[in-house]
Amino acid sequence: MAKGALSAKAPEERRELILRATVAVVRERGFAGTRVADIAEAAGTSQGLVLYHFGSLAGALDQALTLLEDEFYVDLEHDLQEQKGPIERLRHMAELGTGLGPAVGDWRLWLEIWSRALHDDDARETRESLDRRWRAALRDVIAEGVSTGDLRSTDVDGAVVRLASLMDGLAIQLALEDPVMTPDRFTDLWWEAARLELGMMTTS
Amino acid sequence: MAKGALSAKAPEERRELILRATVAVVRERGFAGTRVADIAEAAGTSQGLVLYHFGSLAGALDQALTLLEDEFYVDLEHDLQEQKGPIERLRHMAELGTGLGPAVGDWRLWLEIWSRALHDDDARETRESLDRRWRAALRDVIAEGVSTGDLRSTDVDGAVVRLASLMDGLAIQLALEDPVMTPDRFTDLWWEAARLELGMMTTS
DNA sequence: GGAAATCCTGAACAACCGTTCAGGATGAAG
DNA sequence: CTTCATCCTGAACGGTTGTTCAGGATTTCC
Repeated sequence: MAKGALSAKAPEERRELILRATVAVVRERGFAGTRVADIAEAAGTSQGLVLYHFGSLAGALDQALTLLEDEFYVDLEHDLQEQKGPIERLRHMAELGTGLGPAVGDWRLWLEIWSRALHDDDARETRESLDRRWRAALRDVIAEGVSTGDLRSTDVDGAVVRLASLMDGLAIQLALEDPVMTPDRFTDLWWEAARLELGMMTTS
Repeated sequence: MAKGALSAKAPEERRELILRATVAVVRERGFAGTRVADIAEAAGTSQGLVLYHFGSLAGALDQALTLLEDEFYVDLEHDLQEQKGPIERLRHMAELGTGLGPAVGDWRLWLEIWSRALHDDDARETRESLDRRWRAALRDVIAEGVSTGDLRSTDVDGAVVRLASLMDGLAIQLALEDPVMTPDRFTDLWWEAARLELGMMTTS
């Protein structure tokens, strides 16, 4: 009972365990600073196993990114569908900065993904599709609000891109802990921008 | 006439040459992908000289970042002071995305700086002070516009942070070449947001 | 013009890291 | 129980990279 320290009873679980460990390491050290040894240690396995399952370090990072993408979107969809009307959903989006969503609000990871996307085509496409889905969700909420008369907009496309981009920009200050930004201020600033864009009445 | 291939006649110029080469390499490969050998090759010198002047690779990167910070700000100030009134200056800011400013509009470098700031305290402070100056310039323009009556705002502080953050967010799409973004659209989107925030009349 | 400080090079060193590999352990199939 | 494919490990290999260093070239200072 010496070798094969951790039984091979559930290779599928083992794969996911390694991917989650990879995400944890990336969160801490960044994509560029993540080593195979770090992943193995965080997952409690050997370096060899990481390479056995994913072929290379780049493979492990790519798979981890894919896992992240799925979870980001699942989290967002799930959270949004809990809200009743368009105003409530919009408000919920404004509160993403407060760390409610388990994965969506992990802004440091977003910065990592952006910089990786600069030099890795796979990461670029992953980010792009993720942003497309995020903007589509925002567009749906706004379109619904316009149709119910709760919101007003003469340029829905423009409003969507502006509000989505504003959230990214605010997220940078939050991730880098700029003194001008706090989670509450993040929410307030974005909510005020949404009011300006979408003709909402005074704060409820 | 064999050794000392490049004469030591101007060590100060040589330092700057190396720093500019460093910036060029970072622009292409990113902070994490920049090697001492790359810098030496780009500068046309030896690896040893890079280390001689800056002590370490990290030292060279830090100094290059400082050089960038200075140039960013000098460029911005210079460009802005060429404009007559607050509206013109604001418009000029909106056009930063079109690549007019020689260094300011280099959005890929911004993404690099942000991700480096996540894991390097020096880079974090450099970015923070740079952002502070950039927001101060924006605030001055808005304050001037409000005082002359060209602009209206009930919340100058909020408008400044929102418009500065929006520019960062739009810059991300531009740097990553997202299909929804072009330099012209960047300008249009930010300009429209400024109009919404600052109560400007119809497009001139 | 000579000595000392500075500038610069190319090679060598040492550490790090991704990947490979031979083989042991485990679970499934027959 | 035997056999075979799969899962897993730990050590070793090879390439890359930051840094050091001895010494040559150049400039500065007297």
